[in-house]
Amino acid sequence: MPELPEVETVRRGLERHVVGRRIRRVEIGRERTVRRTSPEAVIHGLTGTVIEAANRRGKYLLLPLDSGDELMIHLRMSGQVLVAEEGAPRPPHTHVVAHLDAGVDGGRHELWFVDPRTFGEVVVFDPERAAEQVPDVHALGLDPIVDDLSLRALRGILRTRARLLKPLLLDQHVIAGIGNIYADEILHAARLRPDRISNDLSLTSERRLHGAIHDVLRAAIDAGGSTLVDAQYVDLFGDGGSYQDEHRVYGRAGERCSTCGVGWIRRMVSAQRSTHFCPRCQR
DNA sequence: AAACAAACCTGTGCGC
DNA sequence: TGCGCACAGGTTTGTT
Repeated sequence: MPELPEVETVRRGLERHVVGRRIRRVEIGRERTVRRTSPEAVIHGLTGTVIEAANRRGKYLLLPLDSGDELMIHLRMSGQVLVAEEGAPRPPHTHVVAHLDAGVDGGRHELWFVDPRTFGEVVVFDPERAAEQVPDVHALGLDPIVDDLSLRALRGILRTRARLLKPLLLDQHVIAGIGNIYADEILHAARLRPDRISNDLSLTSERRLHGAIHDVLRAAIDAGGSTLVDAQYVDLFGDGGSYQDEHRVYGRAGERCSTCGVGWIRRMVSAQRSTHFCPRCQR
């Protein structure tokens, strides 16, 4: 569910409300959430530490601790990170609870990791051994926002091999953070079909794709991300984003294209994912 | 090397 | 109303 703009929104909330706080106590309600290590490793790794920063790389949240370790959180399909008052009733599927010390306002809070589908993960790792302990994080490609993906870098990526654009945009080893919604929205904004071949684009098309990646992700971050009807994605305080109102193709199969006003949005399957595009705008 | 297929889970919406 | 199926924002692993 959450892609770069949603994870970035959560990151900003953590930066503002959680960084600088000490974790007093940790509860693990479901072992699967901490399966990469163990409940003991996460409890021991977090208890008594201060969260020093809130970083993001692709869809991964990375929170350095004053112990020298780092907390990694991945939301996968249905994970949520929420801040609540101490003792507040917990929603179903609350798998990890971190009790924080009092903030500047003296309020006591809990940090919750909630995740119905249990694909999400919470890990404490040693950043010096990231390659072994979190190989997926270590293998991440360029983050369009954090690394300020340049046109030159993107052209290198596109021309190195012949790849379908949709699977290429979804490949976290190449570009980190774009998921199914934003891949479709980016390709529509770039006026390129999802099944175009990456090393067969004109310079004009490459420029459009570069511009679209930045424009769509920036606008989505500014809107606080996309919250679909099931409201699975919400920010730290349970509020949804509004970028779903700006979607031009995602989830709009059968509707007339709002950009050209002529084409009809089609749905196909690419990279085993539901893929939406306007056959008239996108070529 | 890249694309495909299946797997990991739970919840929801739809057709019958 | 109830049942069964399809489908969902992600990533990994194994197979073509």
